[in-house]
Amino acid sequence: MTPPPPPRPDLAPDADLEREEMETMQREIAAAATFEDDFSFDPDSLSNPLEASTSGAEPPVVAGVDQSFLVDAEPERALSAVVAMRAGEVVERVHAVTPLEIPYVPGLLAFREGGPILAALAELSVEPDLLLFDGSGRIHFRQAGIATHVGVVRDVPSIGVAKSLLCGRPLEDTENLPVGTRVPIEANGRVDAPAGTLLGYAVQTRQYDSPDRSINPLYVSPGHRVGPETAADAALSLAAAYKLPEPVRLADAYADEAKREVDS
DNA sequence: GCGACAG
DNA sequence: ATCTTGTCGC
Repeated sequence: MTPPPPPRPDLAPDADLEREEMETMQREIAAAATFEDDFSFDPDSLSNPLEASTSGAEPPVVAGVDQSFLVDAEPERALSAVVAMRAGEVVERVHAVTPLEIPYVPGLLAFREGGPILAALAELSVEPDLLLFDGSGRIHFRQAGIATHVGVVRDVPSIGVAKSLLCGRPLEDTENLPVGTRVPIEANGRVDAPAGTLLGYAVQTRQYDSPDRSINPLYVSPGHRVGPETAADAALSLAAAYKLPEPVRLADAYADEAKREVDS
């Protein structure tokens, strides 16, 4: 057993850094990250929360994180929402509003939304065992997407769940996949990793019955202390009647709900 | 120079 | 991300 890595507040996203410095920090984040399973809870309890709870250990607390934006505010502000669940039930919801420092730049999302997210996580009273983000983890130019960045800073197991692919190459066609299917996403020339490195999976959590239309897969990747297989398993077992895993789907809805309360 | 590009 | 009604299909 390797000792768990320590929290890294020194690697917190700083929007005042130069672009080059941000990229340098992301390489440090990737180096400090663990892209394999390293957590104490039973991963099976994510799909069998009831059975796990009656068999002794407490089911893990899984928190979904998502943002909405107050565009009319001056300056523009971000609202980060966190929904914590345990055994399929919501146990806590918190959010934080902070001014946005920089615009969205592909590959540097954590420097725009990381601050708001850390502020919201600080409001959480329960200790999350696993964090799910709306965005990439290891599927990133420098293997340091927002899920990896925040996971390393807080040293909490994390997973990136993106609705579109930032970089990397699917090893097979990802059109019209059956539910439960996963297609490996490997590093390509645009990724700062050895060619062929397994970055994550395209995961089909939902699909239409008829061949008419089809739902696009989710792009799931390790954030920190979670391996690619477990990340895909978690996304599948946490998705219920919708494509997105419940924690992120509810965080998405809560972010919009809280936004309307704020700007009204 | 051209193309690609999470939210 | 966000601006937004209706509409196609099960």
